[in-house]
Amino acid sequence: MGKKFTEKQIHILNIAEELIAEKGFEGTSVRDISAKANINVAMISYYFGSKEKMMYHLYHYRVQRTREHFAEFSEIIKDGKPEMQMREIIKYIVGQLFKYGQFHGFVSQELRRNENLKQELLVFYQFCVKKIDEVLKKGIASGVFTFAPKPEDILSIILGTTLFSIRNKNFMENYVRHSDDQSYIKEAEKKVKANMMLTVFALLGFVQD
Amino acid sequence: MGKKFTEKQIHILNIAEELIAEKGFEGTSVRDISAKANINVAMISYYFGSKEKMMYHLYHYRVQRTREHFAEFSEIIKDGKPEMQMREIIKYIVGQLFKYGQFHGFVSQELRRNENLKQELLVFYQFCVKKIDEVLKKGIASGVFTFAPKPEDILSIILGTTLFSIRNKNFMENYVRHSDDQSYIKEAEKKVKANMMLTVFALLGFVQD
Amino acid sequence: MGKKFTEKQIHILNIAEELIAEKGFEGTSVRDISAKANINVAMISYYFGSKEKMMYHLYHYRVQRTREHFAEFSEIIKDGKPEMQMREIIKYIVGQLFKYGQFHGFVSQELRRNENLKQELLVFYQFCVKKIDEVLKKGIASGVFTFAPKPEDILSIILGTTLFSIRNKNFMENYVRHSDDQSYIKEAEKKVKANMMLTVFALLGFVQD
Amino acid sequence: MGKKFTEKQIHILNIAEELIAEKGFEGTSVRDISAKANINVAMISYYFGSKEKMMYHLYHYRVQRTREHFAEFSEIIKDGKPEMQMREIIKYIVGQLFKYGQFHGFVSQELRRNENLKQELLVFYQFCVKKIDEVLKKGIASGVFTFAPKPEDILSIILGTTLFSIRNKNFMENYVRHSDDQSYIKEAEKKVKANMMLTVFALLGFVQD
DNA sequence: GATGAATGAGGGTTCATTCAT
DNA sequence: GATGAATGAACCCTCATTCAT
Repeated sequence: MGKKFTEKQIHILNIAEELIAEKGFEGTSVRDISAKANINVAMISYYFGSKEKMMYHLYHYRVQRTREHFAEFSEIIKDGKPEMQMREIIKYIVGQLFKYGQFHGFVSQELRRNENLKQELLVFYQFCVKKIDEVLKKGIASGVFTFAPKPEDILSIILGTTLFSIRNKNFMENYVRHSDDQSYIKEAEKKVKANMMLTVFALLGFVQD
Repeated sequence: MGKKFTEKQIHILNIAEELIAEKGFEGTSVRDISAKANINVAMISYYFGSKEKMMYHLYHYRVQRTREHFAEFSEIIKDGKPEMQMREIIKYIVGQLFKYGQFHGFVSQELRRNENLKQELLVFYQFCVKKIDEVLKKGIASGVFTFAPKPEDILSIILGTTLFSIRNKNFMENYVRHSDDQSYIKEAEKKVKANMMLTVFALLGFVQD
Repeated sequence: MGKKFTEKQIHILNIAEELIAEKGFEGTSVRDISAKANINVAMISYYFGSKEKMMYHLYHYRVQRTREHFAEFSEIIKDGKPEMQMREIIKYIVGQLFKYGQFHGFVSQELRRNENLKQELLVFYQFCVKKIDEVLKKGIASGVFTFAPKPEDILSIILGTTLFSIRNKNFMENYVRHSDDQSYIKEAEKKVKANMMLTVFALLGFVQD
Repeated sequence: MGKKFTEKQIHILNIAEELIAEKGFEGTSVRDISAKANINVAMISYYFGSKEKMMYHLYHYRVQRTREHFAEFSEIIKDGKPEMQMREIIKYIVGQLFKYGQFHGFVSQELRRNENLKQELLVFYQFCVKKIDEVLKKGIASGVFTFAPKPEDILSIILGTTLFSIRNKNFMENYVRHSDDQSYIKEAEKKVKANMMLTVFALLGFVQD
């Protein structure tokens, strides 16, 4: 269970996340944040100690929640057939990334600053690898998967491709039918999910019964 | 044909790239750059007009050269067999990304600030898509490829996965046998290339003759 | 008779004095004081109106008590022989300064800020001068003192030398045999008292009967 | 020979000294200094690195020069008769303190912050003690001095009394005939010198030939 | 009577840039 | 053409104080 924040603190974190995603950590001043959040400049220091520490809390908060969430999720699907499990995992990861896209869009930039976050993220990624590996092995054993690629390679593909699509909107939007930002996000997510399904299952040599 | 720079200007750009890759644009001061480049603080403004404009020149310079280079490259491979062409394209793209990894590592962050770069990069990506599409169609026609995934999806996978691997060194290094940074880079590049080969060809339903 | 303070207020004043003696007025924040005194930050403003006013109360409190104390003291010694009276006055003043050394150590710094304190201190000093003068005249009259230096000069010597000794511990400690801070203070006080006895009596041309 | 400063830097140091003497180090903001010195706020950091370092330079500059000056002075008087030497030393020390009174008036307050200065000042004081001791011994040997007080006690008296007089102007001015600040300083210095002459020579048991 | 959340002012410092030389 | 001194704006943070409870 993570640190508890007041509603106001969460409000600030959300605004901060938005702005940092847009302009980077150094490019975002505490004045920007306080102005947009309609609070006093001093509040960031008051609540979090410093701008830097606020950043840490922001990361920690997101990563912690993501980890917990994924743990619950993998519990839920643990009794399904391997192909269903794999399908769910792909949908889940891509979905989460799109949901918190603006966060994951800049998080890797900030890794260099924050050793703690690096570690937390690593632990999370390795948990994902483990889950993928379990499903993989089960599928191989039962014969529905005929190839056995490295689980970390599968995860790299899913994470990398999805993050790339989120970060390079102006490339992706040429291939996605959409009318506005809202619908773009939805359709882009669909496209990436379809791509990942196809790719991963091709890679696994999946054989329909 | 790009802007012509003096040797000193290129020297500054190289130092700047290095520092920005390490600490971000805002995190890198003109004093840092001038100190490391052994030039006067005023030189950046003097040569490029401003720090911001220097950034633009830096991006422009890199992207321009990459585009030219890829154009040459695709000319060279244009008469090969589709599977060979695809193999070369994958090797080429992954290789280039690893070569200029520090640049590509932060370029997406700077896209939000720089409309011009965005456009240039888009043109380049679309050129890649076109090339992939040509090879794809040729392979389908000749029967060596049995599936026809979207070319932009293939590109997304290659670019996304490679960039992810470069950016998340502390994740990747758990799966790569290496003794030092030098050897890590080499082995990581090998691993990503192998992964991409397997993946793309699986996706294409490649059938060995 | 001075202002009446509650126990809590006196507690705060004591803590404040301690901290201010150590780090100066501006160097001591109300947060420092409230933290060390285990009270709420708002209490200083609440009890005293402001930090500045608290300071005033602190000075007032000390000076007032010192004045009252000295008045009592001079009443007690008023019937002795002049040489005994002078000896007692010297011992008393030096003793008091050492006792409240941390206060007197910084009070002159704060004089510039506080007209009231300046006035109160002046009145006190002049009272001392008067007492010294009385003793002086009596001694001259009775022939035990053969010189008649200015009483204010005698006071300047006693106060100045003692305060200098308190403030320049790292100079004085080279000439004082001591094992720790506690013993240093004791020995330093002894040394200053001896010095002042010798000096003042030499100045007075004291003739033993 | 001390650090060399430009004219502008010395100008800043002088203004800073004035303000700090008046309002203390923490009570004086770099904006106060820059406003009064008619320079940009950034110049203090630019020239000295920080406000703190400026303070150090200020102290260092003054103490260094005082030490050098006193060394020269003591060379000059080294061949005189003891009573003349002692007289000159007293006049010199009191004179210097009055000359740089505003500096010496707050320096002891800042000792707690600045270990270096503490050390430099100590060395200077000990040099003074040594010189006084030499004169003392010579006088005793030649019989013009009949008592042998501790040299450090003599120095304490001279420094302490003089500093007290400078710091407690509103006390001293009651005993000094003066029309304005200028004349007050002059007369106060005279009074202190006379007092110290009398006192020290009384203490030494000086016997006119 | 007493508190903790919140405020606005001002703190020192660093920034990219300019200007006289 | 190139420099280093100097600038004003903006940075994050801490301050004493206030206000609703």
